[in-house]
Amino acid sequence: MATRTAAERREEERRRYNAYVATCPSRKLLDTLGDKWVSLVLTALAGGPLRYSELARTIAGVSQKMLTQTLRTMERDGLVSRTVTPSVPVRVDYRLTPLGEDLIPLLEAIKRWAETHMEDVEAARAAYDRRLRPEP
Amino acid sequence: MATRTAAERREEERRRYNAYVATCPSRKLLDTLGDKWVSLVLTALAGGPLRYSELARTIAGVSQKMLTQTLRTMERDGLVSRTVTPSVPVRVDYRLTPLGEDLIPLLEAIKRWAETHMEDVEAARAAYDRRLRPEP
DNA sequence: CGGGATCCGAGCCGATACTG
DNA sequence: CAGTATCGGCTCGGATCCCG
Repeated sequence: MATRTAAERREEERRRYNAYVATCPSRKLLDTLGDKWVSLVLTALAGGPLRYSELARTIAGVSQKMLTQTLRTMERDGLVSRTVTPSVPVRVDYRLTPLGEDLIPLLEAIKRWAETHMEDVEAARAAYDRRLRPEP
Repeated sequence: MATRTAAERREEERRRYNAYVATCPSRKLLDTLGDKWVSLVLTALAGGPLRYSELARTIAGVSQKMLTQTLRTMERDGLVSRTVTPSVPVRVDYRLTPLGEDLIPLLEAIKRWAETHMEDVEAARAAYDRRLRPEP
């Protein structure tokens, strides 16, 4: 075991590449956007600020844990701002920052592509599956 | 326990909402794009067709399992086409379909946003973290 | 009302070994 | 060369309980 094995070198290589990819801006953006709830929160807040409970009702499928977690990350990323009003029951409002608003057009570009092309994808899937199971 | 509990109703609600969201074209697109390897394969193939091993070398960080799995899904979605040449060692080429090529401009729009704004995100993160740990 | 803390099951992913 | 099959670690996310 004088030098490293092939497996060790490959793993090292992979780690370096992954570290490199992690610095790629596009990948970072896709990581946040790919998160299931981020885009939903973004569109929900596009119409104006909302309270925590309003968000929870708008995005009915989310658990409080994931909603809170998503909002924290988005706040950390500078996409939303959080305002606490210390009334008798606490009131917390979330709104898009300018940076977050900047993301909306991009999200709409994605939406446009999806609406024009996703049925082609569906058709391709159906055709692919049919080829695998010709007739049950 | 005559009627359903509140928990049961909430879960039902959540399931319905999730099913609804699952039909949203944008979310489907974001699901595929958000996949770590899809965008990398897309950009790798944007320059022209590549063999399996060439892809594996280009995207050095991917395991064969994930590469194969990604390529299968993308083939199923009609984004790439797979051509087998039955030579002595088998040769398999992957290339973008027209649908897959259509995705490239969108990917570049994402890249542009990322390159112009992601450092703002980084700065926001740094500021956020600094606020939590003022000075060690 | 708006969370934090904890537990736990399901699925993802890498490593490894085998095949046509 | 281009995969398939299998196993095991590890993270994600939901459920639950508790707090200011």
